[in-house]
Amino acid sequence: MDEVTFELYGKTPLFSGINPQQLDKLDSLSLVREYPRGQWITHYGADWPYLFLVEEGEVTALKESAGGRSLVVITLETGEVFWGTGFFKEGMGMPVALEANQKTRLRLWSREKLEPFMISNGQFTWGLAQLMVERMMRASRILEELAFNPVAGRLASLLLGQLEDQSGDTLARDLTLDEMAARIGSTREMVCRHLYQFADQGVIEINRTEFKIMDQDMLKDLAGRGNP
Amino acid sequence: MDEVTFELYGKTPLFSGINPQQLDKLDSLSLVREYPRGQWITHYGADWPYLFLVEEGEVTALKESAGGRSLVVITLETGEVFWGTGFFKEGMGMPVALEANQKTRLRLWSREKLEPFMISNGQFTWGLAQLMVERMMRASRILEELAFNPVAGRLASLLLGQLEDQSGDTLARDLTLDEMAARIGSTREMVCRHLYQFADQGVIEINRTEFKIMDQDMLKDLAGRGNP
DNA sequence: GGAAATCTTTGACTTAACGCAAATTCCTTT
DNA sequence: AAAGGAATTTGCGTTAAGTCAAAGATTTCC
Repeated sequence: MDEVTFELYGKTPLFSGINPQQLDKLDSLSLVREYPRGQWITHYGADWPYLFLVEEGEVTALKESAGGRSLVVITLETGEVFWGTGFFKEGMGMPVALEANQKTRLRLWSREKLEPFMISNGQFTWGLAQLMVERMMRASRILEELAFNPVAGRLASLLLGQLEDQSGDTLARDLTLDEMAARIGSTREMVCRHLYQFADQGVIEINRTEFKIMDQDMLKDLAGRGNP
Repeated sequence: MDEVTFELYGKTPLFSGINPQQLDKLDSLSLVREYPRGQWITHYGADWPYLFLVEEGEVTALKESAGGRSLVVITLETGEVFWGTGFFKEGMGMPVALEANQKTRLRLWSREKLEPFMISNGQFTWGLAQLMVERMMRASRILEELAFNPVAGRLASLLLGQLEDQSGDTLARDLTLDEMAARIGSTREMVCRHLYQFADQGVIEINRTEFKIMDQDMLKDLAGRGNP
C-alpha cells in the first residue's frame, strides 16, 4: 500500500478506526482514477456505483436546471468521502453531477466489490451511516434556506461559512459571482447587488481581491431566518 | 413477541431479512410509545436518539420558519422506518420536527441500545444505509424543485404524486390548501390560484370533494418532468 | 338547528427576484 | 502595449410570489 494513501486513511474518520489487516483488504479492493480540471466524474441521473475518497484535488456536486442555472450542493476536498447513490442500490440515478474543480485523484470502491466487506464489517458500515447522516444534515440546511430565507440571507450565510475557513475577518475572493450564485441558488446580478447593499449598510467592505467583514453580528442577523 | 408486530417486521424491508433469533433480540431492545393526534413527537433542534418503526398512525416530518410558514419534508405511514439524527451521532440536533397526524404508535430503538447490535450485524446496518440513501434522494428531489421549479410546477408535481397512490384519475381532496402549501413551500392563496389556473387550462376539474385529472400529459409538462 | 370555527376563494396591492443589455473593469495572452 | 476574453457592475422593465383583507362556503360542535 502506498505510504501517502496510508496516511490519508489514518486521517479520515471513516477509515481511521479500521485495523491494519482490514485496511489492507480494503485497499486491495480499490481502484484509482484521475480527472483533469473541469472534467465530469459522473452525470446527473447516471447509475454510478462507487464510494470514493478524494486523494487529491477538489470535487463539486451540483444540480443543473433546464434554464442553465446550477446549484452547488457540496464541495469535497482532499480527505473527504462521498458516493454515488448507485453504490447503495443498483439503478438509483445520481441526484447530482460530480465535477473535478481541479486536477483530481479519486480512490474508488465499487458496490460489487465492497458490499461483502460492508456486510461482514458492521463497524465500517456504521461509520458510513454516520457520515451519511452528516451529509443529510447539510442537504437539510440548504433546503431550509431555500425554502425560508431570501437571497440576501443566503448570501450572508455563504459569507459566514467562508469566514469559518479563514482566519481574521477578511475573505479572499476566490469565487466568481457566478460561482457564489450557484452556491445560494440565485444569479450573478443578484449576488452583486446584495453584496453592494451589504457594503452600503456598512456590513462588509468590498475590493478587488477580498471582502472585509466589518460587522459580523449584523451579518449573522442578515443570515438568520429573514423575518423574526 | 406480539403477533401483529411480527407480521409488520416481515413486511418491512429493513427487518424482513433478519433471522428469527436476531429479530427476537431486536424486539427485546425496543420500546413502544403512543402519541395522540396532533402531538409533537420531537422538536426541531432536539437531540432525539431513536430509530423507529411506525406501527400505527401517521407521522409528518416538517420544518418551520420564523414567519410561521412550514414545509413538510416527508409523511411516514404504517410500516415505515425513520430516525432522529441523534440516533447516529450524539448531540446532532433534529433537522425537522416530527408530529403525529393521527393517533400513532411507534416502536423505538435508542442509539445506546441498538449501536452494539448494528456494529455486530453488518447486514442490518447495510440495509439501514440503503434506506438512508432513499430518504436522501427524496430530500434531493425537494431541493431541486424548490431551487428550479416555480410554484405551479411544484403543485403539479404534488398532484401527480398523489395520483400515484390512487387508482383512476380522480384525487380525493384529503389535504387542505394550507397542507398542500406546506408540501410545496408556498401559501394557501397561491395554491388556490394555481389550482384554478390549471382548471382554466382544462388540465384538471375541481369540485368540493375531489380533483379530476383531465390531461395528465399536460400536468406532467407543468411539473417540468417533460422538458429537461 | 344555529353559532362558531375552519376552510376556500378572490381582488387589490407590494415586494423580491430575475432577465436583458450595456458599460466598465480586469485579466491574459501574445 | 494592445487585443481579446472574462468578470463585474448598473439601469430598466417584467414577472412570480407573497401579503392583507374581505366575502363565501363548509364543517363542527353544542
